[in-house]
Amino acid sequence: MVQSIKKVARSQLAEVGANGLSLRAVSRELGMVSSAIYRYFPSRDELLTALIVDAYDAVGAAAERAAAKEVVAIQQWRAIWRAVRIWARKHPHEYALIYGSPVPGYSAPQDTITPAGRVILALLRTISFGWHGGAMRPAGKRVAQSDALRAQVVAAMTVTGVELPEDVFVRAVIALTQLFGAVSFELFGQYVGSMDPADEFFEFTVEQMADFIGLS
Amino acid sequence: MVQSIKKVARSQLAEVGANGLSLRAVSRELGMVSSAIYRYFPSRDELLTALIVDAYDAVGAAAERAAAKEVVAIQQWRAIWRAVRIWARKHPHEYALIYGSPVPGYSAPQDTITPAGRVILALLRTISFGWHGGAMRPAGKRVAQSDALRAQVVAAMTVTGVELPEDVFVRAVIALTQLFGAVSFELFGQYVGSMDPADEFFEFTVEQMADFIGLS
DNA sequence: TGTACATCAGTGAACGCGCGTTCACTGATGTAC
DNA sequence: TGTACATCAGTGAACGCGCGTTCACTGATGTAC
Repeated sequence: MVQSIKKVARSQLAEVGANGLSLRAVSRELGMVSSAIYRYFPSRDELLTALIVDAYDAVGAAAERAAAKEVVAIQQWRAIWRAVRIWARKHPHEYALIYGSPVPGYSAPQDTITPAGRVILALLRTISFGWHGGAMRPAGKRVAQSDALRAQVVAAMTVTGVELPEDVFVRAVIALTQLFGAVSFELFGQYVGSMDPADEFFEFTVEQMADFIGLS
Repeated sequence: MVQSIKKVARSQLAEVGANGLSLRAVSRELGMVSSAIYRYFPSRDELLTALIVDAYDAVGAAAERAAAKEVVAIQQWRAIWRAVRIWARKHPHEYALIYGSPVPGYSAPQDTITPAGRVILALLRTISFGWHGGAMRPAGKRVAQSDALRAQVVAAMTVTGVELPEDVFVRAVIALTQLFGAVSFELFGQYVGSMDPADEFFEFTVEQMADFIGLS
């Protein structure tokens, strides 16, 4: 039943967006009376949270599965980039829910943090695997990092358990930003009139960003 | 009066987001009766469109002004990146309106296309200026571009009136994606717990991406 | 200078709508003795 | 095997709310003669 509610809610999401998600509409779709939902979700926000956690888990799992199929770092890299894009194109509204503008009046609870990290961790692990496996060469311009940035990097490496040279780690975060930036631009219509459809552009980006972090 | 309405609407935006923007609330704030708004905007969507156009124009103008103050390509580059980020941080909800998830049920009319291009054009012009002024060296991995991608690039160059080698142009689009990806991630809270505050990370990105496209 | 008229910003009531959430309830199913 | 009771999924009415948009209107201001 919880599953059915979430399923209907997801299809609602596709039609009216996160803000338009309504418990009444969901229950109507299920042929129930609106108050019946409250037996399963204590409030609209709880339902939203469940959908967010599911979405993070889904894209995270997709990335992990894609990487697990490959044994070479550069292939894992490509697999993850593609898996994220494919998942996002298949579930654009769930993608928007987690990587789009925040839902006003809703603030994500702690439960979303771990699932949110899965896809990030997948890419970081692949880069770490590439680095320690000798698949990476020094790349990028040497730019002095401020103490503040280095502290953030060290803290982030501790949290994720990933060990990389500091500048490589920062470039990895830049790459992650590029991945989601490109997918968001594609899905949110910013490439319309230029790089749309974005398939070729995306593939080109995957290669260029691999080169950017020194992976080959 | 149109200005007052837009001003109040912008502050509404900050409180409840684009979906929550309500003509009744705006008119209430102005001490008018709700129907009075209709003398100035024929519908809620028209008001939204006006806000979107204004936002694109504002960030575009900020980028243009920033670039105009500099005479060297790399300085123009830095100025544009910083100007976009500063504008976005000062107007997070207007930024979300134009670069966040699309408002469901609203489709942007043609009038938004030209203003949307301003900031893009500013960065492309700076890169073009750098290229033709000899400030750029070959950079990035040579990756074969498919015919489809090359056709898109040629079309985009025609539309924008910018002339660059094809691979440089594609890297410019990647850089633009990075710029908005980084700002979105910062504003939408994706860096919380790692690169937040993002000042140092952003500055590092500006330099790395300049190197990425070969600008120095 | 004074009158008649047009313009137009804003009013107020009403339309039909959907929302989240609460609350006392029904009635079927399962469990214990 | 039969009865008494507890559990629990779902009901239906109601709360108070806000929304976009329409419509006939008032009353002040400006304009023309």
